[in-house]
Amino acid sequence: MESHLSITEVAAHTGLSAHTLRYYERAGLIAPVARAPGGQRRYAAADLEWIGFLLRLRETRMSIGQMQVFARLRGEGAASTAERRQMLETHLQEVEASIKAMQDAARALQAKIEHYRTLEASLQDTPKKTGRTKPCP
Amino acid sequence: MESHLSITEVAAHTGLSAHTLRYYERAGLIAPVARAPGGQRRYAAADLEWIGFLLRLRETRMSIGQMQVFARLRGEGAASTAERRQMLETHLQEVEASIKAMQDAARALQAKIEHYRTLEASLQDTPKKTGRTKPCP
DNA sequence: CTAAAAGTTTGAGTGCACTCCAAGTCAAGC
DNA sequence: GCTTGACTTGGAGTGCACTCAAACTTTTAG
Repeated sequence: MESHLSITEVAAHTGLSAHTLRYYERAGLIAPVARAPGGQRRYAAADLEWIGFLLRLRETRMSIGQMQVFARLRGEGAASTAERRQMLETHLQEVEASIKAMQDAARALQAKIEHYRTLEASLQDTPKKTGRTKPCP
Repeated sequence: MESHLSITEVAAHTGLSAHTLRYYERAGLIAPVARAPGGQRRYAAADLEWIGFLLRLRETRMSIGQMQVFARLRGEGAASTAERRQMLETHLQEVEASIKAMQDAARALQAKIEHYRTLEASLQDTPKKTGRTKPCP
């Protein structure tokens, strides 16, 4: 069930641009992809799986530099399992802290929105208390 | 209870660098700050509050460009309340989507970590099932 | 067979969010 | 008064993560 997808197909499938796929390969995030006789890239299922994982790392804001380290470790095979696990554990802790920070901030934004809502209500619905819309004499 | 903090004090208090505080002011994120007779910045409590809010926006990855728009609206006063609320609502939706995406990704990372753990256990503790550590004849 | 579309490479360019530099001014301690 | 450190400005520089350009080759449709 080998996929043999072209770069545009993989781009469409992953949401990355063909440019970015080549860039990732050049940067060592993706190991050299198999080629068709004419030299064009043919992505296998395993490549797609790995790219999917890279996207998880990217979604959680891992830097390209860190991903390069991780990809290199992966290339070293089973011997680097512990190191890779440690990297992920460290990263995951940062991610969880970051999620908490975003949640806190989101709550603050929500509060601000509520504040604006009550403000709008008192300005538009019933300009009585703060009646500063100059409808007087 | 006016604060009158120097730029270094505000930097220490907010975690932003003095460079960044000036940059934010130049960019229009922060309205021109009051000055001491000699020309040095003196931040008031209201400035700190606003900077705190900017940090919430930054934590939730609002771009500087968007913050500039928001800050400009704020400068227009109460008339822009509805527009500001709409901006925040739109932003908050994106933030919540982004949080969900990060949570999903974090779960995937957690699964990967577990996978590595079982892998390590079967490689180190009991090389029986997959005994590929060449201890044979 | 030909034309258009899609692929290849290296290297350069872009946009963002800072971050620093140089040259000068101001404030505080001795 | 003098030195040291904090502050000022405009503009230049940095690092990141792409993104594109140019020149070329290969594949595909008619």
